[in-house]
Amino acid sequence: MGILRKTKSVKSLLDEFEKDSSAISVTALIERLDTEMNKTTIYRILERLEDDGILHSFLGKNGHKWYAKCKGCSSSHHHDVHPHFECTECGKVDCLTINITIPEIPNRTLETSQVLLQGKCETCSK
Amino acid sequence: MGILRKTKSVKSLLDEFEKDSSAISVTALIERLDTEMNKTTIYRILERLEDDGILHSFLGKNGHKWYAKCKGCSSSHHHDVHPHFECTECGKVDCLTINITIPEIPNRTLETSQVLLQGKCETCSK
DNA sequence: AACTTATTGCAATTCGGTTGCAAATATAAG
DNA sequence: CTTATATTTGCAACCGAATTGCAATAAGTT
Repeated sequence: MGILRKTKSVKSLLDEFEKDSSAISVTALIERLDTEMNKTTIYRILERLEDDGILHSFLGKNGHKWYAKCKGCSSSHHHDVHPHFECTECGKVDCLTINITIPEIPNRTLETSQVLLQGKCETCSK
Repeated sequence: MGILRKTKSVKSLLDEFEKDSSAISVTALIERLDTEMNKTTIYRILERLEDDGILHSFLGKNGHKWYAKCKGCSSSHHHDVHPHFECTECGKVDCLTINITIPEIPNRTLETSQVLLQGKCETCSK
């Protein structure tokens, strides 16, 4: 698995994450790159980039998929314990660098956890 | 807003949550109540029950909607700080009674938070 | 019982995401 | 540089969860 070929499309997609430090929704990417590549291609490249541990994905409030550049996540141990913050005013979504501690739960084996926070972001809460 | 009339359909739906203490996905409800009512009706009643604070909803791992009976949640202060646990083996989803503490985040105003945990449930982790 | 208003059923629609397959292209081999 | 081969892409069709408009139906009121 993982990225094998550095195609023009892969580069364009990575560029988007380079110039935008926040998370980006798939639909936003499809709109932005409309003239450059097909939406199917976008879905597939994002999937490969996630397999490679270059991006990580999560679902926003409405259940739609978002991607962001990985910082601390390795591709093997990909547990996304950091929360994502979605602004209810401007719609921007960020990866927070804080870590949420999930307590041990009796008789259950925890594998992954997702924390989605919502509220006003730094710009909108001023 | 909120439930106004106690129709047959509303009662059937509430029955489902009465006999099943775990959360139920909308698609499961549509299958179960296929002969009794239309799926549109199911969506609409669930929405009204949530407005009334009788049920609360959240999204599972795949982004599909789940509902569960409210215990601690009032309809005014509906912040769902309790986590939901989705079993990767049997698919069952439960509301956990533990509370996850979300720390204050500088310069941001937190409104709601959703915590979705995944792993093996009590039955499947034995 | 008659009336008013909420509720329901149905069919069509929306939209995010996926799939199959043929054409295009990156990379390796000669 | 050219050929071979395996990956990647585009396209069009498809899937399934969720929503919408509207006419028909059923609750609750008087």
